[in-house]
Amino acid sequence: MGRTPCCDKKGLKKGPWTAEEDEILANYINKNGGHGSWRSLPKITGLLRCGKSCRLRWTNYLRPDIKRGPFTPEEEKLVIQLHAILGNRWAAIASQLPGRTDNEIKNFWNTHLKKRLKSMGIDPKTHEPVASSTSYPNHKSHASILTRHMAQWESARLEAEARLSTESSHFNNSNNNNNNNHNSSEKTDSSSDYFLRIWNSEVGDAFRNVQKPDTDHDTKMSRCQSPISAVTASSSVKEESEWKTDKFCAEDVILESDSTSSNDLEDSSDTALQLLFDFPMNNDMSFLENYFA
DNA sequence: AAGTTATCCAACCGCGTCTGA
DNA sequence: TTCAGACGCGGTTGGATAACT
Repeated sequence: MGRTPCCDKKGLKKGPWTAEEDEILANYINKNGGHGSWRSLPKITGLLRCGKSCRLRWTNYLRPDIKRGPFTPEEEKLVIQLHAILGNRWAAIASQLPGRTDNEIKNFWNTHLKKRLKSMGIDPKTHEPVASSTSYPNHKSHASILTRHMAQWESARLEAEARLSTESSHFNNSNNNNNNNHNSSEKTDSSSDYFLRIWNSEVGDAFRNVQKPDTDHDTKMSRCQSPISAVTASSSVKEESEWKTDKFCAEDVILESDSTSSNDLEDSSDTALQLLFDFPMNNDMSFLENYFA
């Protein structure tokens, strides 16, 4: 007994959507304040599409909050940085770029960014320099940088948690006295905890969870893990040898394609790695604020 | 102008995960 | 706990268009 098909394919339309179909779908969702059951939606609306097709059309095209137009340099940079951390988890990446769909990011990656990284001598799968994928003479210094960076993340997390805790108790205390405090507390909360939101998202997971090396991605992720809890517990940075990796596994790239020099891989990888590690730490995560608005 | 190749991206497909009975 | 239905995700395809010869 095989899996039941997602929809009865007989009599169902495939291919590009017409303006009329778009209108029917959008009107239905807007009127009902949501899509409800995707499977029953086509029957209710009379659309000759399967629910899956409707869902895709809505999420990738009709949704009102979709941002159109070319990716900004900031978005490009974020996509590359997140891809280095998350791999091909397009939905997770898309969740950090409001208005961009997973499909759009995936397409953008496959048609633009992948090529650009390749032309820079960087393997788009591993984010490592192609020429030095098996041995990396300077890996010790990279691991060191990575260690430092992980410690920075952890430190920032702890501070954010502490700050949130303080604010929370402060809010609870004052809330009884003054209910009008609500707005200001909300504001404080939203401005201070975006780091925690990153940390508690899949980005944070990717940094801290030890995963089984089942797949390329998992392998990469497990290589990326730092023993952050241990770092915190012992208040000291672990030796590089204790890391699961002997290679760095996340780096940024210089996005201006005309500024690249693919004949200097060592240099570019150093620069690339440094750029990622230059992710504004020091608790200044405001550069990400826009992405969590 | 016509034919060919490259590029882009919307849409499809199959599988994994989630959820509720 | 099991199972089936529904949903969501990531890989892939194919049509439209642009660029090139």
